[in-house]
Amino acid sequence: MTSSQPISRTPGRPREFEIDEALDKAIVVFSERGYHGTSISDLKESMGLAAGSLYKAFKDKKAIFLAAFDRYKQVRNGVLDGELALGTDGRDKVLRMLRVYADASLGEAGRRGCLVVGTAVELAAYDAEAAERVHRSMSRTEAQLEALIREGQNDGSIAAATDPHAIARLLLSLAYGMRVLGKTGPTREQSYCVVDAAMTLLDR
Amino acid sequence: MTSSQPISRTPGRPREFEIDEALDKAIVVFSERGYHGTSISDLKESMGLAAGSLYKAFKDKKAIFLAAFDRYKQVRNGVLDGELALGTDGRDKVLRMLRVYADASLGEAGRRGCLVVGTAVELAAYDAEAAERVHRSMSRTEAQLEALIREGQNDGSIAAATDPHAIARLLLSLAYGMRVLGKTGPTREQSYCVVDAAMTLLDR
DNA sequence: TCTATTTGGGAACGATCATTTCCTATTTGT
DNA sequence: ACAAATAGGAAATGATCGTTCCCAAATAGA
Repeated sequence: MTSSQPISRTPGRPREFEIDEALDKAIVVFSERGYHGTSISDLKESMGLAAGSLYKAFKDKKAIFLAAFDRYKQVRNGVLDGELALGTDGRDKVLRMLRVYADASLGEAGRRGCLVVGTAVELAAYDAEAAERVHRSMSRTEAQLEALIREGQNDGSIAAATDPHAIARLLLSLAYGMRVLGKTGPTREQSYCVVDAAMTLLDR
Repeated sequence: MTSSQPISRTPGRPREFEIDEALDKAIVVFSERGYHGTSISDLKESMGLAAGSLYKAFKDKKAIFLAAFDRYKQVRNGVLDGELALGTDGRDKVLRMLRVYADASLGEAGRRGCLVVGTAVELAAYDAEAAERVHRSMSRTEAQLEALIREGQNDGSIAAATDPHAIARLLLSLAYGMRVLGKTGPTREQSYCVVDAAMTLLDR
């Protein structure tokens, strides 16, 4: 049974699909075909909706894309936070974070690609709205990495000589680079050895 | 004066533009707008050609794109080889190679982006021809990095303990990651500190 | 000079694009 | 029960897409 809270509904016929479920399907198509490579027909098919329904739920194609981007970030941040919560110290959290990116670069998900990287590459150069979201997302991830490095230095798991700013930036590049290489279908060993080698940067 | 060799010409009206010059202009548009984001109208305008001329020189839009990709690789390989020729030892050559990627990630060229990365992200997932070129290009660059690391180990400029395979793969990820970050307009300091930090991986 | 061949350039083509319109169905509030 | 409001869905819309066609211009060979 669904929630039986007698919440006062808005008038009119209720929507028959879940926005987030529809966006999850849009994410798949946008990720593997890009913004311009995805037509409204593609979205209708993958989201299982007619054009009318799409345009009642979203202003236009770009609004669908931006909503999918936001949903993607929400889902990925959830995965990342869940993994970080398992970390024992700063170093272990950095390792777990890199592994999240390495794992996302493998197999079908790897070939599908990262929506942040895809948006940066395809749209950021001339679409201000897309560029702002990309920049926000990347800055946040960079700051998160830097904070984890400082945490590791405080708990002794990461060498004090490590430059948190420079290494965070390096690991950020590495993460997006892995997502690019993921498009060509790397093996698990190829992705993981990169992570292991990068971790030696925290030793001293 | 141009070459005055009395080479026997092919019959018919001679082409009035240089293919490579036209492709150099196509590279700019394809790099910053992507394949699907670039229309034939965009190409006509940027290349200064009419539709008829375009379709006499190239089979279709995809052929223009692939020719631009090949031309891009040729030009970038030229830049890279020129820089590597100045290197004093293996370590210096690795540094110069990373700097080529770091420099390409800055300013206007950085925002424009890398055609290899762009093709990987936008097309590789569902276009076999594009995927093959991307894979070829990336494998070549990875092998080049690995060879330079081995060269450095032989001449003593890179620690013997370094794993050439793993570090080459890491530096490859880093290079493409820098090209992604270049889309958001990093400062020179941001790009260079990543390169400097990565070079410490070769110390031991 | 004539023929064959190729290019330049613009008009024209059908296909597909994103979007809107219109009608029916389903809900809320009175 | 009825009006107002919103969603579902198919058909229609105008714009733009990639591509072809056509004709004048320019070359090589005979």
